Amino acid sequence: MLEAAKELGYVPNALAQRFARRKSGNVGVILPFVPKVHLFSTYYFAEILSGIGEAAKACNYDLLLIFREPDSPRDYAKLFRTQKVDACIVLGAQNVAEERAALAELQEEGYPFCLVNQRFDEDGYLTVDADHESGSYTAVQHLVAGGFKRIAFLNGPGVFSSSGDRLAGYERALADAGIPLAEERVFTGNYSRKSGYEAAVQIAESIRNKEIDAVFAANDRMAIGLMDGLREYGIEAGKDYGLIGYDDSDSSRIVSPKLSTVSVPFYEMGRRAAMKLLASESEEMENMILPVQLIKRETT
Amino acid sequence: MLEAAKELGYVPNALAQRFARRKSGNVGVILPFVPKVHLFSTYYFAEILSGIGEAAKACNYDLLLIFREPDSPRDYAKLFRTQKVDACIVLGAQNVAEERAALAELQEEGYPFCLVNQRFDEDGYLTVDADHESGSYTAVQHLVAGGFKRIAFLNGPGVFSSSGDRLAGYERALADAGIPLAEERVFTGNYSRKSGYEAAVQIAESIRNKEIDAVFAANDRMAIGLMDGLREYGIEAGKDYGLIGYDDSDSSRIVSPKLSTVSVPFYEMGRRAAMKLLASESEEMENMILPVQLIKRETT
DNA sequence: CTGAAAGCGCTAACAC
DNA sequence: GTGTTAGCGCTTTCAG
Repeated sequence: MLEAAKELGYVPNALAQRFARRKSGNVGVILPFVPKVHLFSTYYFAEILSGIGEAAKACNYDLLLIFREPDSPRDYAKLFRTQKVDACIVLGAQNVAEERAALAELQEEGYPFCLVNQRFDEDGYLTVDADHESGSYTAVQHLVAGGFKRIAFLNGPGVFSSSGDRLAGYERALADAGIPLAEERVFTGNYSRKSGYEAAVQIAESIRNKEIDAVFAANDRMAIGLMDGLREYGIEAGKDYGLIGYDDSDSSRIVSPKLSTVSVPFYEMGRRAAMKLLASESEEMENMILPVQLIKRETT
Repeated sequence: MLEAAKELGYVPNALAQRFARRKSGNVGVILPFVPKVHLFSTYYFAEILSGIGEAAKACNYDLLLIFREPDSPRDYAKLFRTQKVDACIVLGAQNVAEERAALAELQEEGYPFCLVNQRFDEDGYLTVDADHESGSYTAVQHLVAGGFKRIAFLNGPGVFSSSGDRLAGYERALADAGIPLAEERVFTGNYSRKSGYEAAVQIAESIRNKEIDAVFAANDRMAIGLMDGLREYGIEAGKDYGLIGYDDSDSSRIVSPKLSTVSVPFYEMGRRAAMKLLASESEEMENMILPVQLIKRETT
């Protein structure tokens, strides 16, 4: 009889099933609001999400996308209370009070969640990060090895742990090379192409004055924006100054001259984060920091 | 009392609510399987999905991502039978028997769905498409206006309606310019950078022989692959031959020389598709074909 | 208009 | 094992 019903095209109602089991069968992915940017069109999010998708599929979970809105509060716990998700992955989390409070609430109530590419060291949240300190160290070391001595750093906002990590790597590399740290050589953008482009006006001047001979940018988008901006002053990457980006995005390969960069396993980071939450034979629940890799191309 | 409960932090259980209402509250987005490609990292999908996300949010729906698997059958109707979704958007649908059958089933059973950037003209499915015939016509016309006379066409696979549309536009533009159609100038790639790169070996020869003086590529990725491939033969876009791509992706702006291309409102297409399905004051349920726009840059 | 009760389609516990 | 039944937390209907 059951057999017959099934052969007649019966499929169980997942909604009823999930209700009875009190499991939504969904992993939520919380996406930050980034003004005026189509989020998926950034290499960073696109890759992480692809990795999460792969893992969710493998674990028979559905993937629910949660778009944060600019004004609305970060009530992540509500996702669990309403049973919309069984677990969630927070992308683009920032080290600001409201975010910390929202995550602390999840932790207190015992809801499973994982952060990707962002650490909150004091609180022991489940995290999958990449080793940006060492990636930055290697990048700067590579510039030093190329004979550059006045190396500027175009960093991202401090609310991301990766910015702190990169600054640490930059400083350590300079120290190891015996190059004094010069405050006027560190700039802060917001990871957009535009912010790189805009940094060009100051950096162009410094390159002309020989106060800067190379730049380490915290992501490829800013590096490319900077490259374009400096080109308008007749200053060429790989010729007039060394330049290294970060992320090994598709753009870094397409741009000319080809951008040296640091490859980050974003896809794998997303996959691992989801696996930690969903896999039954849960891989060790310890936090992990994946290695990154220097990619030498034409700008250094 | 109800008031009190709510102020005490009560939130209704969405799972129970949806079960009782027999509405999942989800829009499904069906993503094609593209081997070895991290799907979101393609401008095309990334933009469409961002648009869908925007609309879903506005209509208070959750967005469920459905990753097709390479081998598994396209049982789209099952998504509705199991109540996982209330409506769905099919991306990257192909004109092959299995796809047509799966869509026909949805139609027969009256499940709401919408196609984006793909038409099945014979069946009257709800569709949001762009005017690729006219986009291609304009692109080729622009090459003609630039003095090019032996214009090759690197098209995508025939399973996509856009490929047929583009071929029609290419042919009409040549006809209007009084240029005879030459079969040996039309090539077929698969929209990947690699397939553009590989086409370079044949096209390089034809450019040397003066049998081809310009190329219209059906997307930017192939155009850029071709550009890189031809460069290895010492043949430069914008100098030794005209080149125009399609999509106006970020890459087209970053590459040098900057790629002329055709801008397609993918984000808007995604948004409209979702709106048609979800909006209560449903905009006219007619199919729509959005306009595209020629973008002149350095390669033409 | 307020309040009680049936029922959504399953799962899980329990009895046979 | 197989069969029965209560119950998941809401919505909706129907009675008061």
